[in-house]
Amino acid sequence: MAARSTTWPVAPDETAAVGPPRRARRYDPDRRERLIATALDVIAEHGVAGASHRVIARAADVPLGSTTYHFSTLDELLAAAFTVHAEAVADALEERMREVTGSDAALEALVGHLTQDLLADDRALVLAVELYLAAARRPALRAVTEAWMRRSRRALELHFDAVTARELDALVEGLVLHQYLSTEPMTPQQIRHALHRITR
Amino acid sequence: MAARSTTWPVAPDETAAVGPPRRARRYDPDRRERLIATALDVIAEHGVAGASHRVIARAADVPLGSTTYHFSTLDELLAAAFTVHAEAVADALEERMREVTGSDAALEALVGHLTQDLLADDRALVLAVELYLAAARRPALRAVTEAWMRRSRRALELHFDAVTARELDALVEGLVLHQYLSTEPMTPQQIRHALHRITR
Amino acid sequence: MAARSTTWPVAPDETAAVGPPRRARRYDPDRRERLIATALDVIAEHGVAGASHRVIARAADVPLGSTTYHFSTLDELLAAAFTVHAEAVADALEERMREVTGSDAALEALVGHLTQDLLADDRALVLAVELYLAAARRPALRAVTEAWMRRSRRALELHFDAVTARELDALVEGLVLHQYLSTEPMTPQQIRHALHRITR
Amino acid sequence: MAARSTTWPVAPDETAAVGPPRRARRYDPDRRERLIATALDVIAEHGVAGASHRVIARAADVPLGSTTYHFSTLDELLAAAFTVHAEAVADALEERMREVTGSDAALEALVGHLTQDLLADDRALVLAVELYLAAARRPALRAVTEAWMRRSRRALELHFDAVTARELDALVEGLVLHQYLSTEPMTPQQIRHALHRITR
DNA sequence: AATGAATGAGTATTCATTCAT
DNA sequence: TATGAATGAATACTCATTCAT
Repeated sequence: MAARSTTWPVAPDETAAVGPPRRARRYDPDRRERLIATALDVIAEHGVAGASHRVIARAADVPLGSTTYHFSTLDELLAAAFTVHAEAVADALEERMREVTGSDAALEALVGHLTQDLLADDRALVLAVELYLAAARRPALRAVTEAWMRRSRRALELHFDAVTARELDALVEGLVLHQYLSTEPMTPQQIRHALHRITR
Repeated sequence: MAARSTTWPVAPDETAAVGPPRRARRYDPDRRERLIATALDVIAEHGVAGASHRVIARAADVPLGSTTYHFSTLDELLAAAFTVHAEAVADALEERMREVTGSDAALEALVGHLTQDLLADDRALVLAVELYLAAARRPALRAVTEAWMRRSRRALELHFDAVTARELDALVEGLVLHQYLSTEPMTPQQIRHALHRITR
Repeated sequence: MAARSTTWPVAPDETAAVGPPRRARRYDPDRRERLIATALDVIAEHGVAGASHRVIARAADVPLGSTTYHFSTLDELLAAAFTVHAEAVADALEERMREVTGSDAALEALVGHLTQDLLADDRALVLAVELYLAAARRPALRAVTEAWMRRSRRALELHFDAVTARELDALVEGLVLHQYLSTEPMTPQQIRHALHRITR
Repeated sequence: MAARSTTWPVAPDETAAVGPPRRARRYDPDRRERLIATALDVIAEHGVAGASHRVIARAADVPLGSTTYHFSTLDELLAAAFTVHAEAVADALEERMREVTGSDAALEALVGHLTQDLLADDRALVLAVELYLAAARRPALRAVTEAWMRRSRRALELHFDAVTARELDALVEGLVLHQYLSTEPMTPQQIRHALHRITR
């Protein structure tokens, strides 16, 4: 889903490193993109609370000043990163919903989304929860969660009425959080069962 | 539910303040409790991220050293505070469940818990979500959320089978989070409707 | 006196803005002059301490690199700006002194200079004081204040002996500073009275 | 006048320094006062613009955190420092004025104040001008300059009428600034001459 | 000729925690 | 038993200047 690799593009004719620590770098297009990807990595590993300029810069192997050059504010960087993530997840749900017909198939697609897109690896799960919670205090992130919620709702409304769509959305959020906090996570069957009950 | 007032007990024979700013304090039993209550106030207002020794000490009108005297670690203070809060909420649910008979009444009692205990004021809502988040990264708080979840589940199982209880629990968490993030919160009717679907 | 407007010359055939934020600029003769004028605006508003490349570039709606392209050093830009300002003020005094005959008229002209050129608006007053300060630590600016003082002295010597000219000059500086710091500024009458005493 | 010495009190039984850089310190009463004195030293040498937490801490041989412990804000530290200085100077003037009788003697006392207290060494001169100018942008310092001006005025009014006192005050400020900026400073005789003219 | 990107040093301030008194 | 002081690491952010394109 979201990019994770953080390999470093080497300038064409760069010779072997010499002398103290790091050295003349300079040519690095897509550094902005790499910073965003790295920020997501850092958030996944240390949480939003641990995602500081310094930590991200170190993880991206980039000088500290570079982070504030590309994103004038830490919130701006976080918002950019979460936007990338949220859009990838929303894309995935939209595609799943567009691919199926009938509410039974739609429900199964939603189960797939939950178990494979949202809860599959720790990364997506953690990022979702971190976003939920960071949005609480940072206006810049509210826009991201709202857009995500809106897209999710629209996608579900391709197959369900508005009331059901909203309830499904809330339950999905609850299941994500539950999974995150619980010591004994729910199985796909249990998830399917719960979603099924909402839709009748 | 959770204590909110943070008024200051004045020593019986305290004379008018003289000389430099603050002065001899001393007569202050339950300072520990006041610190816990104040910590919850601070978390509710500024989030866990904004709850530092200094901020709490200032809010409690207590010297900085006092916070580390009573709680050797910030995590310890936070855990104490969240425990107080979670137990108050769990108490409330348990009592509601014990007061009723029949699953219809139980469901209505759960609606009451959600709308009056959890979503009533911003404070309880914010504290719940902050706890969810903080628990993610701080082992000391995991125990608190787990105990809370366990007690909730048990209380629901007085009236519902285990599977339903768990689903209700997840939905409740989802609804709390949804309420927190959403621009257009759900009405009690909508909440009742969603819970109803889970139980049939 | 000193230029204040900082409107932006539009290239003849510039089409509506499209795509990402700012775009192709190019047709911009006298960008150097615009930078100087903008620097004075910025100093007047934020002080020398707040006059950085970035702030000036933003205020002039010019790319950051442009400031260092036209002025290889910040001090160079500041010196250019203050020179423009100081020369405008010195010109004004010189003209006033050349226009009159007799020391009574000269004194009245000096009152006019103080109240209308130096203390009239905040801008001139602030720029004078900022220059005084900045000159203290930046050799590049000492030359500017010295030239200004020399010209002032010469202008006054058209009507007063050297000793009196110097004392008037010191008093003028004192009055400017006083006006700047004081909560209850002196009226033109008070200023006239003080100057009068120096000249007999 | 203002303290300048910045020697370091050694804890009674401190043994010779061992190992890497600095080490366990701890007992240091009047560190607050030392910081104020050091701040004045730093301002005198590098100007307000060069007086940062770091520079002051280094000059006082104190850890960085110590400066912000004692003064929660840099402005607070600067205000404390300038207050010490301004009060010392105001004390000096007051004393000179109280010691004399008759306006002739008073004027001579004012000449003494200017030449010996204010313009004697670079330090007092520089501090006065830095204060004048820093006060412009920092509200916290305005109070200091205003109090100083008020005290000066009152002291002069022991011997001169209010109008004359104000004019003398402005001229004194002008002479200080003039001395500061000028390449060829005025002699005591010239200063006496100028002041004399104001008082008749 | 002009500029977007880069970077290393520096800014004020907050912090959890330790410890001497 | 309490607490004011101390401290080293960390925070977000700004900056002058350089340089590749």
